[in-house]
Amino acid sequence: MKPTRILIADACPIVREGLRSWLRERAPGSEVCAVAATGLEAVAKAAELRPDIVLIDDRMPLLDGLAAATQIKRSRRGVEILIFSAALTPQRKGRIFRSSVSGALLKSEATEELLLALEAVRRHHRFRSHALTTACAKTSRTAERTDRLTNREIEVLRLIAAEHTTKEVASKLGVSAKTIEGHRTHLFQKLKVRSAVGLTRHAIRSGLVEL
Amino acid sequence: MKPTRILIADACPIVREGLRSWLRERAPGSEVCAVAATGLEAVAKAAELRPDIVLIDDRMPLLDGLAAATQIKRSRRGVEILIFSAALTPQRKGRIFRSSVSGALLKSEATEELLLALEAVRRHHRFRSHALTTACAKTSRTAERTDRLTNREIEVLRLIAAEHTTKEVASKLGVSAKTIEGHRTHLFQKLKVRSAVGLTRHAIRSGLVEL
DNA sequence: TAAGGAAAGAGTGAAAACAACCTTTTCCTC
DNA sequence: GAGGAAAAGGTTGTTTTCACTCTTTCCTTA
Repeated sequence: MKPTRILIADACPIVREGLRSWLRERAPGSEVCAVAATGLEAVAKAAELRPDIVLIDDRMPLLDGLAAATQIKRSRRGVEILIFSAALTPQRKGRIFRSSVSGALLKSEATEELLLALEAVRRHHRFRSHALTTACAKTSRTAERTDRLTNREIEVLRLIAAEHTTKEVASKLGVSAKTIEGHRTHLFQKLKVRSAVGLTRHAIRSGLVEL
Repeated sequence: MKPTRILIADACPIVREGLRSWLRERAPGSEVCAVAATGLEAVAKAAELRPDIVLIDDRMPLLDGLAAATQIKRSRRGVEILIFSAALTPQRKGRIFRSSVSGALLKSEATEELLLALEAVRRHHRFRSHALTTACAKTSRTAERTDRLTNREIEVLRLIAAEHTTKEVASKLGVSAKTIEGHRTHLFQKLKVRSAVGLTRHAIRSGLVEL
């Protein structure tokens, strides 16, 4: 049987070379035909070498993984693309899930999952790792809860999570501190948390504030 | 000659196993005696297995790389620690540079640099990669605070950031609430924040708590 | 158009969080 | 064995948080 030819795209040489050695050990039927350090490089090498599978990190310089994957797919439909990433925002997850890439998983998952994903996409299946789907469900629940909030509550939540005191929030929004306290109490109930710490965690999780 | 025993600590199984395979190929004099997925696990395994070198990612759950390294060094001075990370803030770089860890480099550097760094620390040299020093040079002028947190402070910080009240933290740790208040005040000063919200943001950012 | 309900704003009081001091003990380093 | 850092605890007083209640406005919808 002809070996499965894989193109590895990751910004870190340590990951690229580590993965190459690891695949040689654990996936004897495969062969790493090339590696790429940027999204542009991945697109170029995919066009040139026509690998069976492109294993690509979403976080890359010049062109991110999903954009590179889309370009690669466009130039040749047969290629299977497996995106793996260290961390993904809910928005990012959604875009990848709705895209035409063959597989998606997290770097934090066990290496067995990677082997499984590679085998799945090699056979032209569609693979979305369990960790990623549950992480998505969790964040969409968060989003669900967040969009039950009023605009005013979201404003207040963002300011509280940005480490502003009640007084500061009140003066920023031009109302009395007591009003902000009312909003805050309401937020506690809606989001089922007990303190500003819980609000902060929720705001960060739902992407309302930057870390 | 006895092989150099290495402990690998990284949050991603793909990096851990890739590195293990890669070292087997490229560093025949070495032997990966264990891997760890969290900072706490790294501390425990380092104490148990007494490796020659600990290769540790700075970004890790439960305890970040530098904090874990410090604990490991404290329990046994002979061990050599090599920190590698995908990205570092200037503050973080400064803290690592001023710490007692043996070596530091970026994941984005060539794998030859990693081999070189491993060989350097194996011979008890101090290694700071060129990429890291040049990136650090422009910012290290401004003497940022070297305030390292104590183990107890880290425990308290984690519990506060997990939405526990002062009373709860006190009873969990078996001390009086007043003591926790003292730790908390101290944390405010060291981390330059004003409230539990700031502590939470800091704890999440440094991977001390899960979101 | 009248009733109902959600949202915003605001007051009171108890319970915390917080600041700014201080003391004691232990453990580690020099 | 002196000195220093970490941990634990205490005192006093101020500020903030938070639950509870209340009014007004605005937007449905029957």
